[in-house]
Amino acid sequence: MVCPALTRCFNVFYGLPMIDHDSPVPVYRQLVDILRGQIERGELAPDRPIPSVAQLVGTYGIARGTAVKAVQVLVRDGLAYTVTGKGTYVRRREATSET
Amino acid sequence: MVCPALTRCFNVFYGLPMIDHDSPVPVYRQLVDILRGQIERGELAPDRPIPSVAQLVGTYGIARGTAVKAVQVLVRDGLAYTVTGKGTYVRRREATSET
Amino acid sequence: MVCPALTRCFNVFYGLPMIDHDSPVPVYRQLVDILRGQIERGELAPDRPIPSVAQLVGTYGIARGTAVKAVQVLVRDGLAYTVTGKGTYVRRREATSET
Amino acid sequence: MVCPALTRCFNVFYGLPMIDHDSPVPVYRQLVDILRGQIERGELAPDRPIPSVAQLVGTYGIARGTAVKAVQVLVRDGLAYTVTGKGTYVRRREATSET
DNA sequence: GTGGTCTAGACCACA
DNA sequence: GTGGTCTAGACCACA
Repeated sequence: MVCPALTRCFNVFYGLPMIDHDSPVPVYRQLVDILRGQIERGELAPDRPIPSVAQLVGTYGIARGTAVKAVQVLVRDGLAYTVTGKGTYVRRREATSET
Repeated sequence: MVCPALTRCFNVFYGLPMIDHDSPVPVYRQLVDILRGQIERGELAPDRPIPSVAQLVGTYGIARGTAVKAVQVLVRDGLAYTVTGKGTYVRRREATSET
Repeated sequence: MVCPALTRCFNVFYGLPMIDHDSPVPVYRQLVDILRGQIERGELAPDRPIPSVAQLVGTYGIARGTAVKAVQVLVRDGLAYTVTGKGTYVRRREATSET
Repeated sequence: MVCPALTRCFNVFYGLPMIDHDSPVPVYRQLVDILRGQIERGELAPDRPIPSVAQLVGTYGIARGTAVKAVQVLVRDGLAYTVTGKGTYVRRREATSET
């Protein structure tokens, strides 16, 4: 692959992860949904880092606090875990779903 | 051209605004020059927001202090102004340039 | 006097800085006068923070816009300055007053 | 009782609810603990409003966002509920504790 | 580098 | 009036 920025751009272009500032859905909620989708589809794999707060800010053009809030929701919902000073990672799904 | 995001991406891809960490020119200086260029070419239009410090950190992969320094230089040089709670904006050029 | 909080409370109790909603003087003007008085008497010292807008709202039971207006007047009049991410502070008096 | 402000001041004076900005415990956490204590001791009664965000800001001298965060934690923990445009109230304790 | 908390203030819907 | 979200940036501990 030639260029990660280009790749990301195509993703943007094809409309997958975009923030709509005019939506009634809060921005941090939209970001939670985007990340949750990437985790569920396996684009963000278990025990691999999710984008850092700084990257989310750069990618989606949002305020830092908003990105932090979204990540905290993921952690609170058990989809990710934070390692102090290192980053936030995708939580391994429990094999114990009540299916 | 269909998509501004794509356009911007190609710019990135073709190397226009990139930081060279091996250059003797300090990184914050390089960033100032990039932003000043975007302002002068009108890519960042008067009274429109410039990227936030956090966004610059994510976009260019630089340290926070470096981005802060660059933005401070822009404000000091009268190229941008900050509105608390809103953002940092490109200053309208005075029509009184000594042309 | 043992406790600054107690002291301040007595001031409040004894009616020094109070807003009179029935006065013909606009509320924001009254607030400006209160704050200006506190600054001039040194109760709010140079380079020390003044109460935030939200705090003034809670303390005086006034509308947000009213508190904002009062603070803006103080800043415009050169009695205070705002540092983003830190607070709004009392401006040091120039030693050059036309005494 | 003569004066609510005085009353509150005595509370402050006798050290019950104070915020320690130098504590390693985050300010919003300290505020959660203060309010939780007042609820558990019945000082804030079921279906009665807790102090508004503006009041908390004025009383404790903290930023608005910090007060909002504390209140949201109370709501998330099931100790309070919010009525849009009205305020936040103490939740009636379930009689169904698993004691 | 990382996330977390804090400061300020602006804008919003709802009542 | 109420709480909620958003903007900005500052400072911190940890690695």
